Amino acid sequence: MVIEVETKREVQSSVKDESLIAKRRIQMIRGAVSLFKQKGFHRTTTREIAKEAGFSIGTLYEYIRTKEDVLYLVCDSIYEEVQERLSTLPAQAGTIDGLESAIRHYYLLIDEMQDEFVVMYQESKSLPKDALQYVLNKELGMVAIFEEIIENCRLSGDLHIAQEDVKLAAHHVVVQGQMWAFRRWGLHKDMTIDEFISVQTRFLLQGIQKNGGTV
Amino acid sequence: MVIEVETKREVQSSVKDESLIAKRRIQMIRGAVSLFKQKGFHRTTTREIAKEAGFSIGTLYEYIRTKEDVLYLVCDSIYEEVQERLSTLPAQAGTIDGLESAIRHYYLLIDEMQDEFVVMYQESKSLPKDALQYVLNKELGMVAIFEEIIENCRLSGDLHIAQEDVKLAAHHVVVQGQMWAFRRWGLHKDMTIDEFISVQTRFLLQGIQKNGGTV
Amino acid sequence: MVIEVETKREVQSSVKDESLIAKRRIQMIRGAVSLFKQKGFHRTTTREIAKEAGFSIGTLYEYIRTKEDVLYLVCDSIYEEVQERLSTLPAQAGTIDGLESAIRHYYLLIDEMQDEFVVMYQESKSLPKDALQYVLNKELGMVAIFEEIIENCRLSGDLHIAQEDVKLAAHHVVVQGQMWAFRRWGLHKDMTIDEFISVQTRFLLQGIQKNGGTV
Amino acid sequence: MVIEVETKREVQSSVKDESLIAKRRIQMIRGAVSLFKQKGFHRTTTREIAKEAGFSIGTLYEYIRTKEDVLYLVCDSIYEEVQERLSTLPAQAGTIDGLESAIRHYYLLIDEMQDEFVVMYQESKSLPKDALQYVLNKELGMVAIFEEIIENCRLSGDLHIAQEDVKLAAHHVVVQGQMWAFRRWGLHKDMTIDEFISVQTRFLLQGIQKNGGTV
DNA sequence: AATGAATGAGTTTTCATTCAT
DNA sequence: GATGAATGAAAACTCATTCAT
Repeated sequence: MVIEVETKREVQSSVKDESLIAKRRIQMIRGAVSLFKQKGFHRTTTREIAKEAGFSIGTLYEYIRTKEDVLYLVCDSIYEEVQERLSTLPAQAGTIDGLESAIRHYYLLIDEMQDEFVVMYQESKSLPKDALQYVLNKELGMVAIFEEIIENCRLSGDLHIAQEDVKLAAHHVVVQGQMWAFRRWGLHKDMTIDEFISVQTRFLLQGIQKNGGTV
Repeated sequence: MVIEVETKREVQSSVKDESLIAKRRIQMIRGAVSLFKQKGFHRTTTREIAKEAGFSIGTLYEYIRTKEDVLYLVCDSIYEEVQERLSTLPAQAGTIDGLESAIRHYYLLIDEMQDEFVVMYQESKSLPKDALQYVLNKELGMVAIFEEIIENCRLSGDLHIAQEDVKLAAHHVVVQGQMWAFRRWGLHKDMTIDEFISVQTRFLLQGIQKNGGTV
Repeated sequence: MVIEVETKREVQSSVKDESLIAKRRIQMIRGAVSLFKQKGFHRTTTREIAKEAGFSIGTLYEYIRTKEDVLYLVCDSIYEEVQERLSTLPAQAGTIDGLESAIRHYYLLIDEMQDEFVVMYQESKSLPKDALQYVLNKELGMVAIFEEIIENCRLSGDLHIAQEDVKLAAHHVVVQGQMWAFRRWGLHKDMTIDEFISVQTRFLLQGIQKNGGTV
Repeated sequence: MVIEVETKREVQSSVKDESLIAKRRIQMIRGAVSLFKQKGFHRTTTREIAKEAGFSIGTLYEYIRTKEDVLYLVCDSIYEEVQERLSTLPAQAGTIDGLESAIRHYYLLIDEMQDEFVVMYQESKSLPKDALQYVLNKELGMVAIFEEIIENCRLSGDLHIAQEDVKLAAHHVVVQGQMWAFRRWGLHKDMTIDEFISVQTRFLLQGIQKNGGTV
């Protein structure tokens, strides 16, 4: 299954040197995430972003065109990193072990990038229409990854699940991951990420199983 | 189990007549929800809120002190309504049927109040510290309701679940409900609220069951 | 002949009291003309306009929406005044005396409102498309006034002029008037407005006469 | 009559090679005229000028010191060209034919260089004091050319005109020329440049004639 | 109680100019 | 001589909040 993603939105820059653009944008994104985390997108000023990134306001605007571009770059870079890191998964296609491993990797990733995830989910609504669409597509891409893995388990017979429940199960996995990022205030005092992973996996695998036997 | 809620924040008003305050605030909240839904808290101006509510900007400020007060009133009124409506549940304490009924009621409620829920979750981060705390406590109150129901099922023996998993299960219920409000773009085209309720309930009850037997 | 002018462009104001709008706009226009005169439209800031008008920047923007609105109001008010003052002319239709009187009034008016005229002609190019169109139409309206007067003289037989030259003659009158405003640096040291009027009138009346006799 | 022109303003350049300076400035002026024509001086950025000229912003500033220098160079080059082209006129001094020929040449020139003329008249007000003075002097130089021609006709007896009207007549010629450039929107649909020249000449020669007889 | 005009701090964005390479 | 990245002062415009009526 090929995960097709909308054509990438280009953020215009008046600087030509591509490697410089990449470097400056990394600075910019790092600074922006840190600020958005603290105060949210709207309460953060472009001047603050520039300062945090280590250059002047004028320079900031050499690399973007609007403040919303910064938000887009932040969201995009997060998905980029997530997808890159998930793509290295050993694709033990069609086995429960493979599914468990994917979930584990995904949740560990979220745990590491909690701030980024929270920022992205909280603020992406402020993106302009087209950018928002692009980001939602990336999100669907995430769901699709798990959809595929689960579907393979179903086909291989490792997992007893109705075909029509596969999509929901995939959403389930993704949303539970978000829950870990979003509900730290409610969850982290009661369990570690490892406990969370193990309980979630158990929940999922049991919950998922099609009611076939004696249960 | 006692659900302890932070002392309610009072929103100051320079008007004395309490029933007038109540009336104006209802107008205000209705208008604000509708606007926040469309444009978010930050993109909505106080002038717009006043207009939508049907009075002047001057009058608006007779009933609140800051724009954030409006957001607080919105969030508070949503929880108020949710709790009021959940409190009417027949408390078939300790039975699976009671749990299922509670979940059903909760999810139907969310389906009805989708916009309000989304607004609240998206914007509550913009509340000032103390108001945010109050709202988070309300949220914990929601979780506690389900925690209590599940715990009762556990105690009655209707549900095989480890005690340490009860809290997570309660979070689970609440978060899955939010998922329905938040992920319309990904879910509603694939299922109805009734299907969602039934699948979620099955997932939950199976997932929850302590691994005891043959499964 | 009816001089039809494009529908007036409305400048939006968030203030409701019409008489207050009128009053504030007069202050604003007065201040703006004085500043545009000194530094031109682009070099004048909105803050300066507000200050010169005697109120704050915020108040300025209660009465306009963009800086260009100020320029439009300036241009519009000038034409308004010119047309009002020209409309009081005794309409000695069809006589040379009537034409001379009209020219005299027009040129005296320009002499009085030199600054306004210069501002208008120098800056109107900065108006947005539709506003520019409206102003150009007003200008054509000015030309049309003289076109009508001259045509009447032609019809009455008081003036020997080819029909096809009437329009040019009218432009001529108007442009010569502008010349007085624009070329002060070249003209005012050499003649008074009265001398200018008398010479221009003579020029025009002689130049205009259809080549009929011995000249 | 000697036409005295203010000392030419030097525009500083950090480049030494004079022929290179000349070449770059031609590129620059060509680009700038084209841009000023479309958007005016203030709405044109130095970056755009550099780009249109075919080199980088850094290079632009090797050949000028401020943006206003560009405007000055533009205005100066226009007058330079006009004067050069008028200087080739056969100086049939003192004859009506010579005057007519000069007018014809001048108006044809304006017709050809309409854009340049409009730019110059619209934007020269943005020049710094001293540069503006220099340009106004150039303009007076233009007037002086016609003043001299007319005066010669007067002296030769070919033209009956009061001495004190000579200067105004010269302004007249120049201003009518500007009218052709400025009022295209009002004039060009009604006549060709040839018709314009012929009517203007007739107007002028008749209007100019001193009131000697019965007329 | 209700109104809405007034305020000005604060925000995004632009752009002439410089200077290290 | 040429380049273009960096700078930051300055500009237009917004909007929460106040207060006289």
